[in-house]
Amino acid sequence: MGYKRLSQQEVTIVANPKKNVLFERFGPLSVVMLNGTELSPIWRISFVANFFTVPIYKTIQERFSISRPEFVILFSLSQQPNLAARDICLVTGLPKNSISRAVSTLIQAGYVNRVENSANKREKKLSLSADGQAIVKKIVPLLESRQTAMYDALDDTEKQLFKKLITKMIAHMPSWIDKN
Amino acid sequence: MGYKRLSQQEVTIVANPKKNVLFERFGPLSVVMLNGTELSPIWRISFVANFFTVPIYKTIQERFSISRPEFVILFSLSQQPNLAARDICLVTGLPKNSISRAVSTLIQAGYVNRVENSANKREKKLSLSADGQAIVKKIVPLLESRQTAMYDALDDTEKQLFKKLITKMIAHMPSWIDKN
DNA sequence: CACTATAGGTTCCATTCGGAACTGTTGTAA
DNA sequence: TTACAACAGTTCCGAATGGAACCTATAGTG
Repeated sequence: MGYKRLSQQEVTIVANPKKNVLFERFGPLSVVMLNGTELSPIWRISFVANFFTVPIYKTIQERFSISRPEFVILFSLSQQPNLAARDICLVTGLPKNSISRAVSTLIQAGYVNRVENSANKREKKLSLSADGQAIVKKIVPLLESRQTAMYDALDDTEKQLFKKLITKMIAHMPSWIDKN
Repeated sequence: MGYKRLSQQEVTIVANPKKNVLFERFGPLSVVMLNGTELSPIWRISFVANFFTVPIYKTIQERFSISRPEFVILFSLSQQPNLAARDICLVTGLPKNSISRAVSTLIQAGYVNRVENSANKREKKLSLSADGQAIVKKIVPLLESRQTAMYDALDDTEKQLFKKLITKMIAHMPSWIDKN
């Protein structure tokens, strides 16, 4: 039935596809793609990232009229004030023109302040206004509760473990990120 | 210095920021965003997914003139033939018009065949041509070697563990995915 | 049987996105 | 000091994206 790639261990999950929650929610392909392929590790990671973020950013857009890159900027500044746009580019991988536009929108909306750095007149330091801080405080709980729901599939030990493992992968990223 | 949110355990990593690979590669924000915030779990996952996929799909585009949604379709069909476009939408979360366009492009390029399903004349079954199979065989190793490099930050036990944990999260997705 | 609702796909169009060129600033090397 | 490369940000413009309307086929209902 197309599931012959599945290992012994995983077969139990799909013994009765009709009762499998994945199958029901994401269709026949999901079982194969997430378990049976040579790319399933990265596929799983992307799958979670995608289905976590896309819907929640859509509701954030609807409720607060704040786009994904805009929120990323707001949240970054809430964690560390006086950043340059460049700092945000680096950690998000977004192109600098996207950040530039989003910052302009945020300034216009009154969420962000931008001041030229007198020590280096090329760059401009960004920070949150009071309104900016307020809206971050409103939006973060949305993401947080969704994250809690996802992460609570794991018990405390497993959470610690997961954190350790993904941190390890991230720490090793510089060794492969530029290779292609 | 803006790192006060870090727990005891993590402080070791950033004891000397200048020697931290993350800091060097992704800037000052990366250390905070990936460790010190209430959203760091999902942030980490998105971070890995993003920095894994964006560059490699860019090179795939350059070398093979195949876009990300196009490759997703090709790979899906290589794993399970005779899919409908809808099946691919479900598992990828991509809107159906994106899939429709990509399929048309792939047919034009000679990688995919599309035949009307006589049992249900609404849907059309997709499958790979010989050329399609050939190009998948060329592209997959690129992704695979990148994945190996990423995943090899973990030893075998850790890989198994990581797989178990993320599978667990995925299995629980239906309980939170629609909430927002 | 009608008659409506839903499903799979395609097309249309406004918005977003990102590469590339441009402006102004700083570092550097002759 | 004077060229020249690198850097931070912005602007421009073609290409990709995704929501919504649309078309046809099937499913469901009285």
